[in-house]
Amino acid sequence: MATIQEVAKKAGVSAATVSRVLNNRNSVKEKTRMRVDQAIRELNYEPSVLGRNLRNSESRLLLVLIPSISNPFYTEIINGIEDTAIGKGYNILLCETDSNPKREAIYFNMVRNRLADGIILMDPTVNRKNLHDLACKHPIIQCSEFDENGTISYVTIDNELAAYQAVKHLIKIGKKKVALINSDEKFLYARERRSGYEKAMKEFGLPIESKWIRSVEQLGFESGQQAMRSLLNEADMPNAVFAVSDVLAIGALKEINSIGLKVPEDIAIIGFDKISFSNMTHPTLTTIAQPMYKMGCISATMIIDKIRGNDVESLILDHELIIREST
Amino acid sequence: MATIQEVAKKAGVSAATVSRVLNNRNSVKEKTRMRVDQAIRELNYEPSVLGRNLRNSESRLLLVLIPSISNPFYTEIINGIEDTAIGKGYNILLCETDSNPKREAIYFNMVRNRLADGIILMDPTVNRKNLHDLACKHPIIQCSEFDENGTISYVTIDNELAAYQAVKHLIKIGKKKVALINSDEKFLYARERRSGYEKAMKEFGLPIESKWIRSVEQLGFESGQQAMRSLLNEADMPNAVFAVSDVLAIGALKEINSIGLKVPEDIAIIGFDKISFSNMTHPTLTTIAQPMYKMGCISATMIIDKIRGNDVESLILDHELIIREST
DNA sequence: ATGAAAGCGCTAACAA
DNA sequence: TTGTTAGCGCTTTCAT
Repeated sequence: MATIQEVAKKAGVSAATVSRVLNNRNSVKEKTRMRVDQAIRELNYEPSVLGRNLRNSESRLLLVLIPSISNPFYTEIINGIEDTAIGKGYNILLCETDSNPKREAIYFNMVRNRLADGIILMDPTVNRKNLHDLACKHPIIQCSEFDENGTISYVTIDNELAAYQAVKHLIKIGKKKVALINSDEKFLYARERRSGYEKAMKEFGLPIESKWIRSVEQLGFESGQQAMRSLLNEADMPNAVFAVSDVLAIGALKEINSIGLKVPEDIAIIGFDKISFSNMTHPTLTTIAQPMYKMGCISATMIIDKIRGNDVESLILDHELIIREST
Repeated sequence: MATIQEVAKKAGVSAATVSRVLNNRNSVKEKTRMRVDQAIRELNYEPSVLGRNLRNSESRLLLVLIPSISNPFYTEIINGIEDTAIGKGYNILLCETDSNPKREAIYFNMVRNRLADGIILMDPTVNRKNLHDLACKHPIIQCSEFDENGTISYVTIDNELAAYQAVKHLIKIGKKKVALINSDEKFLYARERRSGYEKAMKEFGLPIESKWIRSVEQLGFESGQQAMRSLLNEADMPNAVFAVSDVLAIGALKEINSIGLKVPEDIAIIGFDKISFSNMTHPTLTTIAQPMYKMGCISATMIIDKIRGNDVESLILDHELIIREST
């Protein structure tokens, strides 16, 4: 790569003038500008982000931290983020953290080092102190997950209400023995959705039985299958399942199908997220739709606003119950 | 963030000595090292990647370019890349390009600017010149896709052979009317798999009928459904389908199920990739397994080798036919 | 309108 | 063993 010096030399001006041309300062004579532009083209010059950042502290790069890329839930959000960010002149770097504080720290430091201008965080809060230390000095917003007691702006949905409505729907179609397949409760959404589940059960005078509640560590189909297998082994089997993620619900569905029970007649099932695969199963899956693309767009808008020094308000978006064949 | 100067001041040494401590140079007295470490901790100091890169031209960051994160095919590869790279002290930045040359160019420039040390490219070759210009001066390797006429090292599988075996398997179970649901032929793998399909058909004296060949633009379930719907509308319907991706095969399967035909009795179907979903469908999907995790590990090893200045050889890995219920 | 010079944070060469 | 100095590529005063 050519440097600004070489361009300057070729154009017969100083580096300062080249810099002015690059940054569209208007104090450059048209003729000089032309010569510089010419030299830039001839040398195929690209300004070094490194040198520029070191001076300016701006990279126009955004970090998006997700626990795992294999969860289809994140893909739509990321599409929203990308479309919006690119439209505003920012680029996206996706960072998979595995919810590992060490890996998270590395990416946090990229912002401290001005390698990136801000972070959209979708991880659960693993290290509050580290997170808030960063948030004090650098732009960060949370998407989907957030820290209940913190001051960091976020965009999310009302998980408790959504879960409540899901379970209520199962009860309304006549199912009284509703099981819950939950995620790891390190996730706020998992705690909130359990709470919604309990609220609905209580409201209809149904008992909250720990024998009908499972918590999984991994968010894969296999986890859903395993959880369901274990539920089916209970002497007193549930006749409905609320799974906090479509992926889990699909695994559960597979397990129910494979032992010959009918969905929804024997066991009804409802998922969460409305991932595209949820419409490919047999029967198709009832689920809660989150406005994922919109969440992504809003996250991007929020973080860029914050980078520009504006205040941003947290937002809670609407969800929707999508009734399909599995209930 | 504290700077190296502040640490030096606090420890009562020069910046150079701090730098030596940071980089584990052994020419530092134990006592001095302790004082410096102490100061680093007290100030919560983190070295600036920016300053370091500018000096060293090393970032220990790897760029992974993929067309789309929503394709589960890439997730296992990325897991392999991450595990290997992190083990060797490198971090990963995921870049979604949409196969858009402009977005690709932005990420290419990050390497030119030394913001990242190298690129693992999974995109199809959209701009050969740009790609080879970059490859001349910077470490890059290709994974899965590669440029047939280029000099860039790659790791992939024998797509033509795999497709040939898939189609042969369909023919062997008595299906003579084999349809092909292919991807956009801008992808090399799509061209190779079509070629394998044709080879198998020819070998068994079967006609290659364009009415049984579909090409989709998007790699979603819906594309598979649409392609299948269109195939089912043919007066002379196929009795087997080879889809070049599990995602497409799953969409096709859904479509066949939904009009009441039986798989595999009426129509057999085989996919490609062995994504985790492919085992959740009803019936489960016969598919070709690629060693995706291994491909990721090898890609990472190759690019790091290349960064270190070593020569690396291209590699073609083995695949495997996984026979399940859909055939 | 333009150039010279300083400095962002860091490391390597050289000196002591 | 440690410090001094120069310089990576860029932008921004301050002069001219």
